[in-house]
Amino acid sequence: MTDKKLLITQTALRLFINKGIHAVGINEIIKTADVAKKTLYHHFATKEQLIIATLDYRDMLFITWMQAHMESKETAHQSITALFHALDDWFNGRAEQLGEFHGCFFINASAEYKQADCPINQRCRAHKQKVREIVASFAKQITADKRQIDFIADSICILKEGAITSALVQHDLSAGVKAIPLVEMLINSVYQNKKGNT
Amino acid sequence: MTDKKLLITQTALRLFINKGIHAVGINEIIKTADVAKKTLYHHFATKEQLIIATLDYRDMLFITWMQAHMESKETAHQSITALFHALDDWFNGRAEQLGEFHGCFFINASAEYKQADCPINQRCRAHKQKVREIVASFAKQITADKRQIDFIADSICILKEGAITSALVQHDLSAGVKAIPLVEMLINSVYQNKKGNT
DNA sequence: CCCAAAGTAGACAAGTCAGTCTACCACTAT
DNA sequence: ATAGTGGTAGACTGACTTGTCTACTTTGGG
Repeated sequence: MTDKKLLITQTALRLFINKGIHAVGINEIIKTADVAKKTLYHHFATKEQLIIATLDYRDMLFITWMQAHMESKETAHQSITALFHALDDWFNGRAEQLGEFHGCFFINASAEYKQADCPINQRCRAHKQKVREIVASFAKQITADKRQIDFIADSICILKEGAITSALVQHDLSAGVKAIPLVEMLINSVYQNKKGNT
Repeated sequence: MTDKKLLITQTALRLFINKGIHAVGINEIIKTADVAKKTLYHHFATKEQLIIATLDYRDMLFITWMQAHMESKETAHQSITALFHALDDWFNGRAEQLGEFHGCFFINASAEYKQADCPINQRCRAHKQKVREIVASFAKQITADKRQIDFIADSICILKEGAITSALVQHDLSAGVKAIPLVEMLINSVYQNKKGNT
């Protein structure tokens, strides 16, 4: 990745996040990044290819950020709770790596590109699958029951998407911490279930 | 509302839902609705006014649908659970009034129009506020504690948005029913809290 | 009956869109 | 030294964007 290619990707990502994808044109991107149009088209064949590059870049940023906040906790329970404290940081502008909060880039991209066979939509789906797998890896430390692991992963993903969406649409910046009591109930219920089965 | 005005609103709404707002032009709308361009601009001064009309129309449809599925249940608990069964119907194409599922129109519109002072964004926020108030009206039948009412309303909204978003992005059409165990835990915890306080 | 409102088709203006291309410059590795 | 790569500015194409306008027809209520 050349300096210019990275600069274009980062600039496009920031503009897409701030204004939406359709709302940002190639001319605005090159003007903001202060590069020639030929340079952009030297690195990216089409606008769609650039969008995909921004999705891949954001995926890398987000997954790194998420793992950094969940790892090295004493228990898996704490790791999962930490995710929602991290969301709270993000919503309230305390997540430097992710920048200002304008909703989840992948949810927003899915809203603009809905066709299931569209590569943009597929990247969004793949990102959410990655997130789910990280949550599931912590769930495995809580229970060995596969159905319970799926239950935790699905539930946490629903709570995470719900908090992000509420923060975006309702402008409820405390949605991250509001989800935590539900997370606690969920994890406790899985522990209760283990006790009942032994 | 004239026949033509309604026809244009319904056609625009369907196209916006299927393809996204920015992705649909005026020319496509008038061609699909089979009306003259002058007719559209006779009823709507700008595209933005038309978008707002589709948001208002969808708000009316959704709130009516939601209330129809929640009312006339034996308990408020059942009404709230019924909301998530209704979501399951919607995701899986069994909600005629709402049409094919392409995510929540208000979430998607917020993703495309993020400026807080933009009238489109404000309508989306107002719609979610309406939904929250309906949930809160049922929560009031469960507890008199205002903090618990807020807790139920906020939690149910997070679960609802999370289920809708998971269904859209991850293509998880069972997200509605997956949220139900969390709903049950939530309501039960409020009942437990009442017992403890009496 | 008659007038105003609502409708028709479609040309048109002014701007923006993605993407191509020319002509030129700077650097670097063989 | 020279070929290849990556860079510059910006003109240009052709299609599409919202919105206006002319000229005409239909329709329904006082």
